[in-house]
Amino acid sequence: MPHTHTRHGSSGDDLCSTDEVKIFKDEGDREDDKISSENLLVEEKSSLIDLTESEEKSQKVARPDHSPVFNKLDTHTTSFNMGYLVSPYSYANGAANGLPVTMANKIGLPPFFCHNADPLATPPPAHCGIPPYQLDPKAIGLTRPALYPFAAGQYAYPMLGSEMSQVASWHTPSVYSASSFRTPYPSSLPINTTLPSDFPFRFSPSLLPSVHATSHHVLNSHSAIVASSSKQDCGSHQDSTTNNRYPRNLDTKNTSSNQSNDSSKDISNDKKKPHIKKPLNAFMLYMKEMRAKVVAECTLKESAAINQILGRRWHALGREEQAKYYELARRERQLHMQMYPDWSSRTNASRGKKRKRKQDTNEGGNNMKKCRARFGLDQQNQWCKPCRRKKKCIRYMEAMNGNGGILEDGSGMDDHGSDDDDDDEDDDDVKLNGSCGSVDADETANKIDDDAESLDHGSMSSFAQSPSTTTTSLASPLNMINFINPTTPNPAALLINCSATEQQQQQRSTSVSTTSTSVSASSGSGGTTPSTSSTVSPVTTGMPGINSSIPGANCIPGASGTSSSQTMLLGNRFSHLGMGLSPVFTTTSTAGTGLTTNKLEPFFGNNISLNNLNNSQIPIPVMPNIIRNPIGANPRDINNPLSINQLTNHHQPSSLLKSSFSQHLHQQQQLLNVTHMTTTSAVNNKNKVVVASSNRNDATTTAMMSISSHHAEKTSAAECHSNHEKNTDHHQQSNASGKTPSSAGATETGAISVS
DNA sequence: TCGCCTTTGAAGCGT
DNA sequence: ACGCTTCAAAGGCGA
Repeated sequence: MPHTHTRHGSSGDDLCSTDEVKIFKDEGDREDDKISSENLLVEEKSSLIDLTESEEKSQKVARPDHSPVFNKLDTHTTSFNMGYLVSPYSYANGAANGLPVTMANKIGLPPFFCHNADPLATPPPAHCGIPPYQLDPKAIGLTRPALYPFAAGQYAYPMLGSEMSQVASWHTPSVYSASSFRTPYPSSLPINTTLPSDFPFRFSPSLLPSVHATSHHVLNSHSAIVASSSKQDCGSHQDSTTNNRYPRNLDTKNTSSNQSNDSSKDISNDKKKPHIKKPLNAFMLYMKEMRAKVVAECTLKESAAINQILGRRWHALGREEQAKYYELARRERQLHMQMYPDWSSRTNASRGKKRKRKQDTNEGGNNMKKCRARFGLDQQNQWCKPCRRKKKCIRYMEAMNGNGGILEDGSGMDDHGSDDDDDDEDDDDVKLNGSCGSVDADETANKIDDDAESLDHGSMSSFAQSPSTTTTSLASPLNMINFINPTTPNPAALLINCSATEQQQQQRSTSVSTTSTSVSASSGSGGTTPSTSSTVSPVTTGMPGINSSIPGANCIPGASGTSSSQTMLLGNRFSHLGMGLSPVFTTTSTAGTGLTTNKLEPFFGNNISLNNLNNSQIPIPVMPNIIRNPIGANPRDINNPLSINQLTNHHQPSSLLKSSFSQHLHQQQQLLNVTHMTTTSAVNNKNKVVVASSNRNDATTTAMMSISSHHAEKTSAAECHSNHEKNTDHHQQSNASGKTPSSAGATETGAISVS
């Protein structure tokens, strides 16, 4: 969307813009029917947001601007009627006063902000912190109950053991729990509900109410300011000058301006001038918040891997949850803009010439800047993921060299598979004429494009991008989708429980998680082969017993015998499968009987409106002709005509797909004793990778499945903006064990992955 | 020591 | 208007 935000503009008008609009716009984009009830809900929310902002504006107008913060506090106090606008964080410690954990973290006051919060139990003496701004007593005094007070039990899965609960916690919207914000910030404070929860938590204490501010904080520059020379972690440095992300602009701007009299001085000042960092966007805020949790749960330390996980989780978040972060980000930008009216991202951009030069050199040397330029629109399958996303394509050459044509994400490897299907992602520019879907579908997909991309991107695409990616993908929450399938423990879950060694193995063995539907493959030792994922495996839902039948899951990887690169490739392709509507074949088996019934459940992914979820529950005895070609399916498949169109259109799977699927199917059949999956071609669209993990016992798997289902449904509900959103959890739980991945798929996975 | 990786989003610049 | 690029956080890893 166009950027409405003008940095130098005065404040208010653009404040409302981007985030909310974007969010809801996305919603609208995703859903074909904008008039759907879900949208109505969204619109309502949106209107609320607008209203909130309008209130803010009006208040600003009414009140002289003593300080942005002041206004913000005040306005937010009144404006935070919206649950998701307000940070609904319920602060576990329940301290009456305190800063939001995140804020505390930013503030970085060790003495006061102890993780234990004991010190904070009693607000520091007023003298400890003299906020530059007068705080509105109202803001301080008001207490706001958590808007999303998820009871502990809400995400507590009774059926789950502690272990599973932990897993479940993955999906627990951190936003709604105090812990979520607290985790990343060990030094978190008790969060003061009295403060506007939305208050920009990254800002320097000086901006905060006096409650916890200390004198040195007051003097501190904003946390955003860091030594230009080094990449300092604002949180890590307790130094008075670097504690806070955003130092007071007075410190930076004024000092710099005073110092700069001549050009030489300016130069030197530029170097000395504290580096004002960009305000964090919603995702960054989310990452900061959730990183620690992910690290703790997954025992992963590598940020790249964690970020992948977080990216998927981000997509898995409900819109409302995301909206919260968007709101926070918006406020940060707002505050940042107020603090540094003259600041521009360009300022920082000028600093980072190195990287650009480097890229330039690469690009210049290889002239590989864009895949589009290189391959043209006709060969989108050759494009790397970033290019598909219409972003930079830096590593293309490397990937190509390494893989011999395999794109970095591997998703692009249509060579192996499909022709066209794969990517339509970019269909913005070109509509694929392939078998993939109708033009209409493409158009529809295009509408959804951004959203879908992001979803896919977060959810699936990353799998094959790089080894590391693959590795992380295992751990990614996205894989949680796999839980839907009792047989496939979520890699993430595996990682959670796995020892480091196990994790490494897991990482090595890339499991492809396709969409929610199920993909999976993972062998503890062997890498999972894409082929495995490629094959369609019936989704087994709610059948814990299936697990036992699939001990051989491990064999899957080996069976295909595909190269690692291929594996990656396939994995990506499959990752896409989940996107968009796709029939989900649910295999219901009676424990011990070995009988299985295949049920086609349309997976709605983002396009829930297209289908009635209730209908999806209806078992379909015969394998539908509806086929999606999984191969080359990009995670962003939502855009992919395959995702939606294929559901409605019958496609002839490519021979390659057929073969791969047949092979995979065959394997799956053997493993699962599923007799009904005979028509490979029919299945092409939806692959479900059944992940079998030797690591988990059936009970665990079952539990995981329940969780995933639960989460998925919840997510889907969120995306659908269904009014039932709140109820889904319960419903899900009841259903989770049951069977219908469809809803689950529709959700998080769905959106992200789906089944 | 520095840059990369990896994610999403925001913003600026260029076409 | 669109596309491309950079930067924001984070910490391990490699050069």
